[in-house]
Amino acid sequence: MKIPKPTIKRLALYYRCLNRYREEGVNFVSSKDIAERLNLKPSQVRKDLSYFGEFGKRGLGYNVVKLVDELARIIGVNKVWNVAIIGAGNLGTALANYPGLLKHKFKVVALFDNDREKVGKKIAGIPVFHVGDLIRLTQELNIEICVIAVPELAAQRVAEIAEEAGVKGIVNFSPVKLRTSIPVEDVDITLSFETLAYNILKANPEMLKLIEEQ
Amino acid sequence: MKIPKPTIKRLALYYRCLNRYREEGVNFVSSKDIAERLNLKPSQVRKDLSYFGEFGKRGLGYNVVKLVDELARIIGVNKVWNVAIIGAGNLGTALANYPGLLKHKFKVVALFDNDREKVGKKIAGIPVFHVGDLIRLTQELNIEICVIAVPELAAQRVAEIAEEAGVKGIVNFSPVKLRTSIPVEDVDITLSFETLAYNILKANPEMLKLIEEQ
DNA sequence: TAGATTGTTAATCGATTAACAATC
DNA sequence: TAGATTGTTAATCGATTAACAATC
Repeated sequence: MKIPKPTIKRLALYYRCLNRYREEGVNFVSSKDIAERLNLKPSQVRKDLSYFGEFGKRGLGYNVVKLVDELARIIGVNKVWNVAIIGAGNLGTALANYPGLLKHKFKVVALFDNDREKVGKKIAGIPVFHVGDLIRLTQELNIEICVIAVPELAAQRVAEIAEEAGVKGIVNFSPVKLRTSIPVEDVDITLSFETLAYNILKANPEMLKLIEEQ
Repeated sequence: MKIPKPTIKRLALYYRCLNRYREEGVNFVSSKDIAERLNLKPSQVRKDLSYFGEFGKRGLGYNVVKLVDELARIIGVNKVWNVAIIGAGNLGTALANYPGLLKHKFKVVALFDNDREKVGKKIAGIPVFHVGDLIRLTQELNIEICVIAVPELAAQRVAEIAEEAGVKGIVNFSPVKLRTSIPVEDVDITLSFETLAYNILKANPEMLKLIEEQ
């Protein structure tokens, strides 16, 4: 069956939302409850879940613990993923320090850089290796996901090395459209600022005049 | 006229793509050229642009310099935006150090934190203030955009202060759905990792078995 | 003029939502 | 049983794309 791409993103939102219900000690939730918290329609919640099975009980709703488990299995976060960050600059360092990743089962096991100064040091307790060792260490450390946090110009090259090394997927922070045959998820921070700028101008048409004068 | 949301994201992509053409010294490009670079359909490029005007010449294509200017104006990046980062932790620090922001006309003019240890110091040359001064400094420094880089629990509260201070829009790095009346752009890094995990499992069904054994 | 490419229409495709029978 | 809520169908809505007349 064809699953809409937006459904996948929402699945991860449901997972978080249900986890919170679990923490609150709630046993059953309805699609209406979930929808309210996430600002969606109940029918969308039910439809999204229905792509993967029948998890609810009519008249009752969904068993929170059971649905959390099912969602973890569907998304693939019922296992720990080994992650390597390529590029130990500001962004790479911030990600290595970010506790949210491990909390969500993404374990940063290595950093890579081409700066010999950084190689051999540790960042947030994680060793920094030379990019030249990526292929060897991917096997040794069982690296499954690579984060690309290198400058634009190096991004495609690094992606190719990662793919050759046998990495299963890439989270790409560079503004480049990567050409690979493995799954890539793009995080484009500047794009978000630009979209916001557009939306601000749309919401504040009077600003346009001021800009012309600037 | 109703403009599709995906069109806005693509507008920022066109802007970058056209800038590159300009750097390469290209004078005219066709919708086919742009589409090829961005992996889109030419008719989509033309349709997207047509929401905002008639920028091309039949038989010739688009004048690169002219279209770059038009796109900058439409997106709103023909002016410098003053940005404040709230939360001077790892993420806030990484963003303050990120040169891509200024390059795209987003100027970080202040950091805010509630840790008195950090207040008064500078990060990447940018002063750190106490969150309590946000309202006052928003006026003084003409802060237009706030970046929310604080822990989940503080996010909604900070958003409300920012809105009260008169900020025009928010880039939200917390995993919380903010309730505001000003535009918000969400950047959810963990969500990207989870989406990638799902796509990796879909591309590698044999991994599912291994996980069950884990 | 002939070839190329636009801007726009209409068709298609994909995602969301309302409605409701099934059933707890 | 009566009330609640699911899972699913069909209708609606929104976005993409092919096609083509207009025109450089």
